[in-house]
Amino acid sequence: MATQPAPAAAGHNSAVDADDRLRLLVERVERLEGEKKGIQDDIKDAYAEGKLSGYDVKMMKFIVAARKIKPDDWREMQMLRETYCNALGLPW
Amino acid sequence: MATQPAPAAAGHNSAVDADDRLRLLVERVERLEGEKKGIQDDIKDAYAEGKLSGYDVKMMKFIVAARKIKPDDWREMQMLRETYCNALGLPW
Amino acid sequence: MATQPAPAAAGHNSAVDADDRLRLLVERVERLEGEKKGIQDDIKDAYAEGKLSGYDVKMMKFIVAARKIKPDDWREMQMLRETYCNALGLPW
Amino acid sequence: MATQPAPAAAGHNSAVDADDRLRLLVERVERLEGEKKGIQDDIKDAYAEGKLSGYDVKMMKFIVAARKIKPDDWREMQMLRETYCNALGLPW
DNA sequence: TCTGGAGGATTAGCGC
DNA sequence: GCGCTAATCCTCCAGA
Repeated sequence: MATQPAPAAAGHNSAVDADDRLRLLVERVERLEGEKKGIQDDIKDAYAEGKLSGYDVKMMKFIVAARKIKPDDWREMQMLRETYCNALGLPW
Repeated sequence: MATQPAPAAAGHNSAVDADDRLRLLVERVERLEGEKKGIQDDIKDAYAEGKLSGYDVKMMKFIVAARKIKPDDWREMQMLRETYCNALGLPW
Repeated sequence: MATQPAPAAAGHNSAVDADDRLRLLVERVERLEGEKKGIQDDIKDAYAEGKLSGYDVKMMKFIVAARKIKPDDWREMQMLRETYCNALGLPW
Repeated sequence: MATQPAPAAAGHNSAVDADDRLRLLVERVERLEGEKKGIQDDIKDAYAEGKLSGYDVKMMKFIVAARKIKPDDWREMQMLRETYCNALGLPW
């Protein structure tokens, strides 16, 4: 399994301190996860509003995704695709 | 791909207004996604710190997940597990 | 939780029969997973051989992925991307 | 994208040979991926049959996963879990 | 209910 | 050899 042994208190502290440390960590993660869920809901709201304005959700997501790809990369992808497909005698 | 055509501007506005509306929406989503990524990184940091303190990341994640489950549900799940494990003669 | 009750033997059979049924199912899955792992290893081998022949693994994977996209879909994606990016005054 | 340029044919062969080699490789991968998909579908079918027999899919998957773990490792994991849960006062 | 997409967990490849 | 990063695989959930 190769998991660590139960954490001995780092240094001279007692087990209680170590437990508190763990608890703090866990609660911090839980708080962050809560914030994350809030953001996710906001994103969902944004798409919902867009939908009410007549936009297609799928399309909006496509735009957001497409804007993440740098145009140079896009061109290169296209060229590579064509180059290799030609080289392989693509059936298209 | 089967995505819908671009939406005509809802109502009486011009195409420019519709574009602005779409732009605003997209930028809003992008901003929110950025915030979300920040939170995700924070969560990663939290686990990384825990690891440095000697905790096992897998176990921390288990704790966080377990705390989300109601005790009754947990008990029921445990019982089911035992039933299935016994049925197959698993040693636990 | 909403999980099913432990499976009573279907019909008139004994619990042992039900257990055998479960065991058979599990062993079947395990066998299939073994076969699947074999295939995965074969794929890995194929890429490894390609690498030894001087091909770039990433590139080979790109080709395999690209060939899965129908050219019509590819064209449509590209058109959509350009259309919407123009509409949004893309910085490119 | 930062992928390498197309490989020159290794050794003295012509570009056509290199293309053939690449084609063979790609088609081999595609064939293997097809077989793999078939196996995956078979696995899905197995679980679906189990469900029809009254078994809980989640539990079947748990069984399959559990059987992969050596008893000693399982014990160690259980102990670790208890340690962590006790540290945080989880009721199990 | 069922399918597609997002998220998380695992694993392979790589550098130290 | 181990830890890290990145890609893959699988699960879960929202949406149709």
